[in-house]
Amino acid sequence: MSDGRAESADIPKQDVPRLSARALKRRGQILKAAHEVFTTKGFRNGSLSDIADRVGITHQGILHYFGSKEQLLVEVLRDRDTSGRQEFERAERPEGVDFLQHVLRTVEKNVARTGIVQAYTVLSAESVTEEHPAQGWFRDRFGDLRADLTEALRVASGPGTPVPRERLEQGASALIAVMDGLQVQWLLDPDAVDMPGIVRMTLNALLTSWGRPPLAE
Amino acid sequence: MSDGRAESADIPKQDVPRLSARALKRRGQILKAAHEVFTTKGFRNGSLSDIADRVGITHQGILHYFGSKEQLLVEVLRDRDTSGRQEFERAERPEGVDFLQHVLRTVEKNVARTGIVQAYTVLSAESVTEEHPAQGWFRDRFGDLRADLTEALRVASGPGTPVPRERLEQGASALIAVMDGLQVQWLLDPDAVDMPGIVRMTLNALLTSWGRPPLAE
DNA sequence: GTCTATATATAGATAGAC
DNA sequence: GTCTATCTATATATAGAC
Repeated sequence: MSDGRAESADIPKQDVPRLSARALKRRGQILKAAHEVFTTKGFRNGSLSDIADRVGITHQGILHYFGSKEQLLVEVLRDRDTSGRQEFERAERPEGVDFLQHVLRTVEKNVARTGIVQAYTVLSAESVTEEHPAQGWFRDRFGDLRADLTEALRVASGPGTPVPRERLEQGASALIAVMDGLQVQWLLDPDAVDMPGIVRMTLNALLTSWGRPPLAE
Repeated sequence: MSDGRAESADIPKQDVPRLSARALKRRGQILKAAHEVFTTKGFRNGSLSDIADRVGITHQGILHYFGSKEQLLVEVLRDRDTSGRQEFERAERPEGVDFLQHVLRTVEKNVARTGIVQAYTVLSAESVTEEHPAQGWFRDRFGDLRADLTEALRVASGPGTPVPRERLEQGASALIAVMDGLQVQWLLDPDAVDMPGIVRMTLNALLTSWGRPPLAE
């Protein structure tokens, strides 16, 4: 359902796919609108009506597609997963220094994408509250990101005396934390915080403290 | 009203302070309960009834004291300010390395204080959403903290070729960001993240990259 | 100072018409 | 597939009794 294969060969009727195509489009519109609302207003504060308004339907229309608000959030996150993965598979997954550079470029881009940044900030923090439906998703996501960054730091720290694994893992957590934490400061006071510069400085400080050269500009 | 001087000398009647004493106690109870609720469930998701339940009154009782939910949040934050300041004035304000050590000790203590950590995390992130009543408070708070940490880093980096002011400011932002960002990761997966160790490592990495010795244990 | 009663708003969700 | 109508729950807030 979420892999976009609904329109392929083995579907019996002719008008089912035609209807499904329209339905999929609506679904996509709703997911997009829901992502916007949840990320700017938070999951609990954002309402189905807010979302429905952006699509131009009523909130009952949303429930027709997703059944419940909670389920909608789950689908929004799943959708973000799959589209992100597709992006990565298209351009092959960068490794080591390339991955670190990719992360830095993402931070640079984020300065022009207040929406995305706010989304992530609000939702991830809200997920730590009791019984939040996105808790598992964020826990997993942080786990994966730590693993990827740990590996990237290991490769990037190159040959020579290897940096202890624990240090690499701490470095990964620290980098993720700096990025996330800076977003709050930046959203509240954009002129006071140079996000890309600070992330780069922190990464280079870690490399330097491990006896490695800083990343090239 | 919020500096606790209401019971002092120049108050005419005798029974006004007596009533006020009881009222002040209730006020205190409500502020404490409100702090708990807002920080575990967020401002928008936490309800006046949640708070009232903890105090053992109805939600109308809360409104009797604070007029509105928004005003209650403002008073909760103001209260946190003044009690924090009193704490600092009692033990004189640490400077330079002492301030950095104080920050590290706070992180160590936080590992045993899930409530406080969650409170801060949820509220600060929620504050970046549109029209949030705590937005100004957090913007100011981050500004003050950046200034204090910048100064502490300047003093702590000691004599010798001074570290450029911009670097110090970036370091201050980075440290605050690491602490805040780690809290989200830690709340979602406490075993996966060594908060104090990572903050210490990051601070030392910064000092090292500036040609300074790391902080003593 | 705290309560009951109530006004008002808004939320998520269900049933059924078209 | 989308709507209207409605249910139910919950929220903030006000008025007034005690």
